[in-house]
Amino acid sequence: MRWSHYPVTTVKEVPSEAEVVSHQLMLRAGLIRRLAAGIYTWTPLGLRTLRKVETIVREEMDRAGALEVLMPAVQPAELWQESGRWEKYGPELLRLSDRHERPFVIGPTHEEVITDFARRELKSYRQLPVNFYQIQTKFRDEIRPRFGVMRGREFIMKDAYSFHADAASLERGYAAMREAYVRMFTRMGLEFRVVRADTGAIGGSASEEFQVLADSGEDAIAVSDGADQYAANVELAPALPPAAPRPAPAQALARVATPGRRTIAEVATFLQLPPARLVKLLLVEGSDGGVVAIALRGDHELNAVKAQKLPGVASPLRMAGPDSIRAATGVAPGFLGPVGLRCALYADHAALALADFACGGNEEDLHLTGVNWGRDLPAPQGVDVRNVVPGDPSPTGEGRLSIRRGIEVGHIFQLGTKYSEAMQATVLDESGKPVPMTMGCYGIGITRIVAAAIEQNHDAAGIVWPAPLAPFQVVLVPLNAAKSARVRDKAEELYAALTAAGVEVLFDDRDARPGVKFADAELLGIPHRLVVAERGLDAGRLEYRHRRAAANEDWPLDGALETLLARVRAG
RNA sequence: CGGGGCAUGGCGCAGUCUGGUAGCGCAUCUGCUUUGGGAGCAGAGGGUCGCAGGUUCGAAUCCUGCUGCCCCGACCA
Repeated sequence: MRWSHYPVTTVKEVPSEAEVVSHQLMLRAGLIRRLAAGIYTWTPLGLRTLRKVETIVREEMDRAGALEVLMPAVQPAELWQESGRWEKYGPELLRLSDRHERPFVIGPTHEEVITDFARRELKSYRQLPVNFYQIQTKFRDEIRPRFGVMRGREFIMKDAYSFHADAASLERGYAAMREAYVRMFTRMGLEFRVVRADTGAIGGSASEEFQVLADSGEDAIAVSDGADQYAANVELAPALPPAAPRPAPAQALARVATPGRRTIAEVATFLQLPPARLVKLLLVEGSDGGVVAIALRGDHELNAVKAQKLPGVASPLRMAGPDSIRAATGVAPGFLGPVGLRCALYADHAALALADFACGGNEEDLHLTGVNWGRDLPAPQGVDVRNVVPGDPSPTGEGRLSIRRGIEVGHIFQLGTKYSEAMQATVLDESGKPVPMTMGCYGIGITRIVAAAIEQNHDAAGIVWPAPLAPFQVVLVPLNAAKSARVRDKAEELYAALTAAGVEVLFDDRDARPGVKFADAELLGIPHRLVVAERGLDAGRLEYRHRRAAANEDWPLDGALETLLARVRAG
């Protein structure tokens, strides 16, 4: 491709709308252009990378035996009413009407359509298992689109759905998909982890996420250094109860005036105790309209996913407002404590393991010290409701956890019969009886992968593409070609030879100064750069540099083409 | 949806408080010079100042309403 006829417009200044580095670089390098909030056009350059991601995904899905289909983006509302999600999905589901006032949706996902397809196509257990997938545009009317294509409203997703005669077959199909996913992300050159995950709104039983590791990731994941490589989303990673039994009380209960000290940090400083010696009390809305109290160690955070699964707690989790807190305890947030509390109370295991702790006194400007469960108040039920923290033991018993940030690029679920039962997607089993098919579903955010790859692979100069995702493999940079026929001829010759060899070359034939060309080549992140200049030609040399390398290499003209081809093939 | 902010050539911004003929940098186009790390000089084009209404002799600027976008919190590939 000749740059002079390729519409790549790079930008020096960071667009003000872009917050994260991948979004900034995608705009600066001209990969995407915004049309509306969370809705983007992919430029010719950006589309090249997007297609590479798609191709790898498609190849690995095909290799795993999945069958590609293409389902409509616009779907009739009846299907969603049948599954019950017309009501449940909420405002994220974009609804519209056709000219006959018939309700439709723009598909945020395709469980309904695929299940409808499957129940029409599949009649016998003999046809199972089967796995259908598509690579297609979805629309989710996100409350807050963010970070460019990382969290767009319209995005491209690979979604796959497998149908099985029984749970054992589902397990095998799930394992095959897991393996295919590992191959895909490995091929893309991304550093990722497979983590256990909450099933969320999709439902079902087992579920794992594929997280690309990046410090800017929205998800926190707990990774064990144990031999079993346990990894889980912090949302669901279990925190084990402390192994040591609770110490015996050593202090007397005392009332301490703590005027104006509301936060854990303020109280800990005032009492000269570490936050881990404090118990904080959080009130959440109960499922019966009242409130439920949860006691946590001062240095721990409440885990919403765990909390909303507790009996009596409203799901989704909602924190109690100041009014209901006052109504339940008679005091404002900041001085709440478990002693003398009248509402339902849970305590996190770690809080329950404390002796002689400090907590709020349920009176304005009052805290208690030397508090002990069982002596000063009845010990409540111990539960796991906190986020794991670095240093916690792995739930498998092997090793310790550290916390890393990740970007969720894939998610696989064992759905079971949730949709097939709701929509009567049955096949006849060996005895001729209709049974609901057992399902799995497997998603990959194609557009998000592009952003995640940049988030993980960039430097001060711009994008540093992993070779399999780069829009071009080689950028060919003649310097001052306008003045030098030698440079021009040599560059043209190399361009023709590389193209003939099947290499994707971006030929920077613009009449621009060297600094501009170098800066643009680095911003675009093309792995291999070959410079043709008078200076080198005089010495019979070409200059090569890999995007990740710190310095140039000087190559003899003779054999330079072969050397470059070898480097390109090596990635 | 709640809270905060912004809206002025393609991009980044000043001008708004204190009303008086719309400006700067980058980008684009032309010419000359320059050519190993985002060049210099000279010139050119491009903006109903988000939309609608109002106040005023006069509105980018003041008032009212609307729309769009961005950022912070509960959701997800």
